[in-house]
Amino acid sequence: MSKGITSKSEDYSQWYNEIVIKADLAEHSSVKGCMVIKPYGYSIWEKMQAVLDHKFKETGHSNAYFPLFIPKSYFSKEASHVDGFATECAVVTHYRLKNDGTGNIIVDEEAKLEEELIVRPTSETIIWNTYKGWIQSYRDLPLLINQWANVVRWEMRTRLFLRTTEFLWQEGHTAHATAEEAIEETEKMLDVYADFAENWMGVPVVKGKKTETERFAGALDTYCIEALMQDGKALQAGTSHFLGQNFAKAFDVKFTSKEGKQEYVWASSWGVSTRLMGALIMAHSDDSGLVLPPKLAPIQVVIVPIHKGDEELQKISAFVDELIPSLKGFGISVKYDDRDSQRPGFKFAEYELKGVPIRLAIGARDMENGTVELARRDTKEKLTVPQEGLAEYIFQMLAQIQQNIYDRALKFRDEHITEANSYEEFKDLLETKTGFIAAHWDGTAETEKRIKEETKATIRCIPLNNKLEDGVCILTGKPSKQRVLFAKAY
RNA sequence: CGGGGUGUAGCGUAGCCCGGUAUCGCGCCACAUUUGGGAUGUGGAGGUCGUAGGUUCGAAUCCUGCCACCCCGACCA
Repeated sequence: MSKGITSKSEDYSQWYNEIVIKADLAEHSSVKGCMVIKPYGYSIWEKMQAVLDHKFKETGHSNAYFPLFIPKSYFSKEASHVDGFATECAVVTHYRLKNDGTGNIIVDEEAKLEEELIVRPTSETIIWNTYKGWIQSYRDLPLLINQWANVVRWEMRTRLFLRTTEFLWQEGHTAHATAEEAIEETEKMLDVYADFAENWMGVPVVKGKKTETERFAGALDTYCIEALMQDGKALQAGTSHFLGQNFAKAFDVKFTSKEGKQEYVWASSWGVSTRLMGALIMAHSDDSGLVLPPKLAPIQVVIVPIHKGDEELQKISAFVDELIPSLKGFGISVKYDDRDSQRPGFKFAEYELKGVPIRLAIGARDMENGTVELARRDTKEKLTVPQEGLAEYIFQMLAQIQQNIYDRALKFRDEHITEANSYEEFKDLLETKTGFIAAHWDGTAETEKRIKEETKATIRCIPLNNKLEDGVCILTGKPSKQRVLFAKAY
């Protein structure tokens, strides 16, 4: 491993890539566009999953699992849905290989599938096809299902965690008797995502609705949480869709209401993916590497002994052996790195790169003084702290770090929401300041498209609970009732 | 998928223009000395030069196809 990483001010995307690789989160696989999530990176994803899964269950959802393959015909039943995904689908056409006689393995043309199978880019179709058999009466509703799965979208260009051909996610698919209930569900899950992003990942988000152009293929409304990265670009961190009766109609899912009438079911779907890993990395990290919020850090505290000779090490280890259980008593995950093969300075740099929130260094000097050296990853401060009451001190410090990371990101985000009142100002802000730009828009897809073509900025969302104010569209000068958030996005 | 760039040991590289089987650093292994911010010394291992062809007595080097990655576009969670 070479020393140091490219600074983010020098080359942001290289900085990002180097953190992913050098912090041992993931690497490129030999399959185009697909990555290997390495154990350290996967353990962060597992923590995310655990928290989200708990939240889903708390809000009444159950997990299930649906097939990876979707018959092509299902896929095309909802017209706008197929339009949205048709250009990025992996298609299975055969089910067998054979030896061509010269030692090469080739596709057996005789084993052609009668109907091609699509590798799911999302599961609305197979799930609604299944729901048809599950829902007959209003008593079967609401149906609140989540699935943890991999999906495939054949993207032109990929980036580690942010956009890979195959990615991991969860997708919730719910069925309701009324539109109101389905909308309530859609909004509730958006709140779950926002709560997770802010209180666990330490990433402030704007909750909003997508414009028609940016809406999910097949949805009546797409809600989203938008986060801001340190380079001033926005990242869509999660989406929650109100699907109306589109899929129920496409798959003929009806129920008998209390009044005995046949009605189509109302639907929502919502998802977050391993892209959250990208958001986590880009929101907090610095030129020394990853900075992890304590609540999602696989290792919250690392202890590095500093010693001359075995005798000193034994004394330190004896202290650490007592410290570890008391830390664990506070629910703190801790690693004691007493490897003799690396010197302390190396370990310091390594754990900084990996984003471990707190590092303790304990040497002979500390053992004499009854102290430890505590280093915070978020501020890089070093403090000398008494050994007495250390576990509780660390417990509180972790909470402080969690808060500080969030506050810092929030300050950055808030400083990067700027109002623009003319197209000139808008373009200037995009070039110089970046971030979210709050501007009036005439509500038309044409204007949105032209702004995108001319500036590369898109409407990230129309914030929920947006302040209403009279204004004029920055491009067309037509009247507008509220500002929307524009940004260049990932 | 279009334009540009890159591909040599686990990583980063020199050599390529002017063909003669490969340089250096980090890392790795052994031993010793070390250990409060990425240790030092000595010895050692590790390469079908991305891949498949072609030209040539001979290819990392010249030519062609393919693959992968990076940057910029279009597409997108």
